[in-house]
Amino acid sequence: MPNPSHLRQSPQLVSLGGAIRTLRLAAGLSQEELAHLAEVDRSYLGRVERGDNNVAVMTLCQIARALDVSGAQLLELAQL
Amino acid sequence: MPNPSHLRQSPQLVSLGGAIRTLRLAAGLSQEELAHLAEVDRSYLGRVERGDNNVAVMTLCQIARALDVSGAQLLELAQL
DNA sequence: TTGTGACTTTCAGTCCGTC
DNA sequence: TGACGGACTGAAAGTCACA
Repeated sequence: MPNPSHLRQSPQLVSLGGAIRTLRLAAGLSQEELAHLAEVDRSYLGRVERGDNNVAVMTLCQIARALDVSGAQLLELAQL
Repeated sequence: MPNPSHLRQSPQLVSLGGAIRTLRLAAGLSQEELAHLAEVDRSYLGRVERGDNNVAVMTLCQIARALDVSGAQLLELAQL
């Protein structure tokens, strides 16, 4: 695995998390509200926003949908 | 989890796999060659192309880079 | 409202094969 | 060359309590 994840917070994951946070705040949602919409745990969503977790595509798309954007748009915002 | 993944081959993963395959063939690469470029296992890449595996974002981006596209472009091609 | 630690379960991802 | 499988390890996914 190229991303040993002992090395957490890779710049890319931090960037992705930032994009999610930006969209969430723009939508005026709390982590808890977005977590509910995306059907994930609040604390898990928090970790994703901080770049502490390497999200799977399906989960990424759930979060994207909850933010009313496509997965592609989300990655684009994160410049990935 | 909305995608129990015991129920493998969700339409989205199949679509993503198809997009990867399309780009790979367009580049004239074998699964093994792309797997080597993306630094993932050949059998794993095969499963991803068939939609049998829920890829993580970091891995997705590695594969995208190996195909000379961005992660966002890859998701866009898969309409995710 | 969010960050974090501790924990468990499920699966991503590797390595070995065969057809 | 690719489909597909078994067995394995580390990490993604999910839960809860507490600061």
